[in-house]
Amino acid sequence: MASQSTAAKGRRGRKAGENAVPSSVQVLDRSLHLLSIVADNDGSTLTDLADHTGMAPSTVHRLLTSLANHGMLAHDPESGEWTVGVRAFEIGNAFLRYRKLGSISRPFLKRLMDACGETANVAIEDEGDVVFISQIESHAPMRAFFRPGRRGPIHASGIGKAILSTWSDTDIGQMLSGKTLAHFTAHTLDTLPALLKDIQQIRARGWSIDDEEHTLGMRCIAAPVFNEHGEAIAGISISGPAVRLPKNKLDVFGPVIHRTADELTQAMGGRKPHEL
Amino acid sequence: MASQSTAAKGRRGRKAGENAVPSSVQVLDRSLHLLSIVADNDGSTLTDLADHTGMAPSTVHRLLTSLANHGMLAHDPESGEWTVGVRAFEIGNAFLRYRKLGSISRPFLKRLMDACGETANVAIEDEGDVVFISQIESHAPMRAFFRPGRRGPIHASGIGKAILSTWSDTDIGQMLSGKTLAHFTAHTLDTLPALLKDIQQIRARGWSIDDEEHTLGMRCIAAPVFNEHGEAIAGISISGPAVRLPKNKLDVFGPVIHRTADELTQAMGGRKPHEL
DNA sequence: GAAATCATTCTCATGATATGGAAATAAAGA
DNA sequence: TCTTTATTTCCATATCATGAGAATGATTTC
Repeated sequence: MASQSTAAKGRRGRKAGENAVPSSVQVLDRSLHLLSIVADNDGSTLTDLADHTGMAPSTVHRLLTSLANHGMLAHDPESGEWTVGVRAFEIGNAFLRYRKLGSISRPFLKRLMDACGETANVAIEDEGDVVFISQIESHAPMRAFFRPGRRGPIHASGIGKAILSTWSDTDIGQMLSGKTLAHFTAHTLDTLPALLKDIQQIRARGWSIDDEEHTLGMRCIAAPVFNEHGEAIAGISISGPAVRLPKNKLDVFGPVIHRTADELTQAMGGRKPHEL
Repeated sequence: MASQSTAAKGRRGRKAGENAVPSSVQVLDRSLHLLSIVADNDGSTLTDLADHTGMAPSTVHRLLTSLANHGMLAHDPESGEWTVGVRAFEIGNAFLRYRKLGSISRPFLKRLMDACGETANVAIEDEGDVVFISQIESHAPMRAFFRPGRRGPIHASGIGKAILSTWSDTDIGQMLSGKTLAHFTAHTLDTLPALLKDIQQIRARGWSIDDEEHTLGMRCIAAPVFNEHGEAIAGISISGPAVRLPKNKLDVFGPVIHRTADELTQAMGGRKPHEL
């Protein structure tokens, strides 16, 4: 063992190794590092891992076996490959259960509100509606407000259209077939062609605009948030009086919201569609 | 502090606890045990965990912190709760990537759901259980739902029986020996002969029916998916309220699911048993 | 507002326990 | 067949995790 001579070694002198994660339990660090490598490479062999980490093969083997005993890894004796196990899947999925969109999104909404000065919202899609989950209100005296749990029309809301934009035209048509596209204001896109045309733009741009389509005098900018399957399950938006959100502001805030949505996607363990 | 019951607590007794998983690295055993508890309980506090495991709080805290540093756990300072972290989710999902099932099956499930109007599922077999991997929910207001990662009884689920039907009677007997076939409803096939008789039919038909055998009012239709060795590693199904799946519908949807399962098998580079 | 409870962060002596060299097996080449 | 390479098991050694203890801060309870 490379003894780092002299005294310098702080009580818990962590190996000089590559592992940047600060921590305190060596076996765990090493094991989880192995687990990560296996997960990221869709399987590895003992020697690969030993080489990769610089640990003794016997040590690596012991750790792998132990992880496997807990179902975190699986071992194919044929190929000698170690792969991620079911238990890891089960445990990982517990994440979804208390990944409350509400709580995770909160800091992101706060940042959005600070950056834009307008009320920020999260909403999900459910059975053809948009359901508002949570919001952070702007400090302005005149501001948008949606009560959590409130439903809104998917075709006439920034978040709704952002979500729709991730679907194919035929899927959109199917979802909306049967329903009539309710008319709210002179701006409402209440025909399928009009809606699809707007959605075309949203796809290209990455974020949607609700230009007084639901409420006169109110504009929204929104972008979609994806789940682990690359499906848009939610969206975030800012909304405020049209007078405070003129064209040039839209162009500035749009990308901000788009970026924030992507960050939220990541924070929730989701991924954008095309990747992978 | 006064150690409860003097010596009773085996000093470093290899395992004081209930944990039956054999292994060789103590820290790992303990840490993964903690991880499991957290995952199974939707979050726990330090004292809970210390009490539960009999470990010293300082030890538990050290392990939790270490796990958290790797993103396997997350900690909410507000509530003091420890919950499963994103990294665990990411790693767990590598399981699916490896088995390719998750992503490959998705479009097939979508098609099934569109064709039948009922929730479509994929699940794999693991240690005598069925583990649900992914699903596409029907749009109907009343619909079946299985959380990914959830385990179910192999003998009382459509997918479970579909998989069993590809095994020989002796293999089935062997797998189920020791276990008692849990009883869920009046329809549950909770004796081996009854189960084998049903499986006989499934073999002939190519698809299985779960006729309210697990949950009253719920029916499923399922068919097996094979790997490259011709072994059934998974199954797909649709599930919905019995009222929407009467006998005649079963006869219509059964073949659809059977065919879709075969296509999925092919898409994954698998093959049905007898060929070759 | 004091007491009680709980979480977090230190330190440290102890020895249980993870470690890696080496040897035994197994598998793959040649 | 004999090498070479990969995996697995063993075991003596000292590294490293452990848990008591104590101090602090944050809440909650009475």
